[in-house]
Amino acid sequence: MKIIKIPLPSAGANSLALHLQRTLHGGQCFRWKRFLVNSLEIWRGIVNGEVWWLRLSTQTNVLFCQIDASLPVSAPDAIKKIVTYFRLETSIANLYDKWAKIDPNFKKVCDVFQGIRVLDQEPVENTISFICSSNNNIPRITQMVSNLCAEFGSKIPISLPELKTFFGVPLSSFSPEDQEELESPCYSFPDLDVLAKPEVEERLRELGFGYRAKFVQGASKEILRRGGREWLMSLRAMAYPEAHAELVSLPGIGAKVADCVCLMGLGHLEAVPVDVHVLSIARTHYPKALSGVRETKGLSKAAYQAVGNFFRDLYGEKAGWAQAVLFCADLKSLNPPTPDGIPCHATSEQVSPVSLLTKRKKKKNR
DNA sequence: GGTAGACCTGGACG
DNA sequence: ACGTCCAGGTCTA
Repeated sequence: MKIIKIPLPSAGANSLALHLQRTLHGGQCFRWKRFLVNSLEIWRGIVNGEVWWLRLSTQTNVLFCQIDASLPVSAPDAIKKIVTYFRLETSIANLYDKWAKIDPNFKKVCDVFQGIRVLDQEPVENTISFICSSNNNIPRITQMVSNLCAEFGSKIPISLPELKTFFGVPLSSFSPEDQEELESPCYSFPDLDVLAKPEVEERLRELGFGYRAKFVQGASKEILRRGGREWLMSLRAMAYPEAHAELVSLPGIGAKVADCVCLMGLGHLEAVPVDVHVLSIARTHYPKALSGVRETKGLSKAAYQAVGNFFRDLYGEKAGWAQAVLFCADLKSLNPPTPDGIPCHATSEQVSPVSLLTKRKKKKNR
């Protein structure tokens, strides 16, 4: 068992270079679990077939990673992977400063929503996961992805004797539920050739995927036909609009999911996923974004493109990252009324940061 | 080319 | 208790 240290890039005084909850539980990915023990926050994630353990010290601005010494993973390799995954070579301070100067609305929320990073994810997992995200909520997506992996992934070998302690905390200190979770096996994300099999659809329906079952199987099959993971990886080298066009031609992938994959799975940081929340943010605080676009109830294709182009024009090459910060301000799950852990925003403020950008609740009257 | 409805499911809300 | 609404949408007519 080794614990390695990864110093984070400076984020300036009183600023965070990384906020794990906002980044890992903000709807970007669905394979991380947070454990709270002895008022310590420990994260476990399954990334590219490996189990990662993380702990963040905001005091020292260091990210600790515990790795299984029985695995053939060297510390430099592990560091490299983590730096890539969290894009730690990108200075969040520079980005936030730039966006805050450009945009008064961003300035309002950036202090309260520090440390949000766009992850660099594996494209197959990212694509399939976001096909599951359509018309869905984060807890259920998380459950579905977990079921998908347990059913069609492979068990990741973990030497249990090695894992008796987590950053020095013994297993017995965890809650009974957490202990059970910790002792149950972890599964890798399934391969495309497994998901592409025709019988997968029916099984996924049994697992509660609903109408997305057909899309998961169908998209896997189609990706495979085009060259599999290698083909998906090739979209990274493509220009963003072309990569987006390729993705939307897959079953179950529309403009929004394609932008999620472009942003988080393909490194196209100018991709701006536009949903009803972003549309509402645009309508309320960036009226120019929709000038010249006829107002409709839903999100028309014209409105979708107008909003995306507006934010790209406003923020520049990493517009998707800036937008992720704004979106976080709107995510209730990260800004709970009664936080069970570390609050994401100042608790005693009269005006919640959430209300800075969007109305708390929209009443639907019929 | 653009717009309503349907679509699986489970938790929240009245 | 139960119907209704909603969740970071997509597909089809």
